[in-house]
Amino acid sequence: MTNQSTYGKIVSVAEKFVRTRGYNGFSYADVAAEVGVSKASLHHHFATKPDLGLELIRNFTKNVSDVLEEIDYSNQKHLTKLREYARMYEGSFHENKMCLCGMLAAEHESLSDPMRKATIAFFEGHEVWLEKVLIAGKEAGELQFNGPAIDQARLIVANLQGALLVAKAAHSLPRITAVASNLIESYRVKEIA
Amino acid sequence: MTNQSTYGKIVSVAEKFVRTRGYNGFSYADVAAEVGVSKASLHHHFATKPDLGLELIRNFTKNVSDVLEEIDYSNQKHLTKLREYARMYEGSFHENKMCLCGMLAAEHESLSDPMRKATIAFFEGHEVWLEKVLIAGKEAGELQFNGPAIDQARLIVANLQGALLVAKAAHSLPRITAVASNLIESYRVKEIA
DNA sequence: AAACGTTCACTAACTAGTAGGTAGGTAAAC
DNA sequence: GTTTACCTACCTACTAGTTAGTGAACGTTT
Repeated sequence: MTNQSTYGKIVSVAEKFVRTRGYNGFSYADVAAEVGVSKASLHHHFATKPDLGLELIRNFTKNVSDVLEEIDYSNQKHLTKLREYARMYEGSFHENKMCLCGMLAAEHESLSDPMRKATIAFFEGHEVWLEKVLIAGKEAGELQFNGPAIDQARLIVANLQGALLVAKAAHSLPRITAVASNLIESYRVKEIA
Repeated sequence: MTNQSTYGKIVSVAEKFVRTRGYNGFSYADVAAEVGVSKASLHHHFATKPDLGLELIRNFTKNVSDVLEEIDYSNQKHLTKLREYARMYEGSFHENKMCLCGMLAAEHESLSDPMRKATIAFFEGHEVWLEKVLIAGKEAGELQFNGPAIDQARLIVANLQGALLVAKAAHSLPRITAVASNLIESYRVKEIA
């Protein structure tokens, strides 16, 4: 991080602040101090706080999309893909950070309109990705579930966001791991006893 | 609300602010203006913001506990009890509010120590309540699930908190109803086909 | 019953500090 | 010679919290 551009440092420091303290929980002065530049320099790169916030969402969405794409092209079993999806949240827990967009969803009443829209789009992207995995997995006979795949996709997103929310606050590892594995394994095709 | 004491008005106005904007998203001035008293009057009732915050958690926890107790004594089927639990979150969605403690969990890094502890205790209370319902329901042959009941209890809490988080931000009714019903119905004992 | 002291609920006017944002400038790079 | 990346110094509005006080309600003492 030290050999990043100032722009990049601002983004990663601000992202950390949002994911730990929330959008209303940090100031330009906080970011400036940690990056080691003046407050005015932040305004040079991001005219206003909502401008910075929007860039954080775009950057985060891009980074996560790249991971989803990697999972897509890994040619693993579909259940493994779901497990890897859940692992992202477990990783977030171990860094003691919320999902950026999970945090912003909670605060969405205080966000600018572009930030709100970008936050919703983040979730929709995940749901569409999961829906595809679920459908492909069912067709391949690797996954089982009842009802529309989109409902299951939403259930997975809701479950992992909620598990991260509660587990992080309670500093409770089992709250994220047990929830994640219970959820994902429920899609595994059971052998007839 | 108009014929409440000032104390009561402060609590209900502040609760609304936390549940919509977050703990860091409102000020004493905001509350004072909406209640129609001076800022100093708020400090008379609650010396500091963390004092007010702690009272909000206690009040909220008490109100929700009362609902859980009512459900307990209603002598309904255990699946119905789970449905009623989920209905609380759907109610919250319709008021366009987060769960108070769900919001505070996201912001828990900015909270006082007593607030943090009270927030965690809120979730533990729910998990214990759900665990009892799940165990009793399984013994009565009304509910089915694999593994420890506490894991399922945590899964339910995580799922509903997450569903509320995402659904509220996206103003999306199906995100909460579909998730809630899919989750709860999965505990129903299935007839052998 | 009148006077007293205390408590309660509240106020206007203040403090010190912080919020996001701006004005105007420097110095190096393209 | 304009653009980029930064700076110091500053602004206004707002933050939580304090001070010193008012007036009504209360029980107690005389």
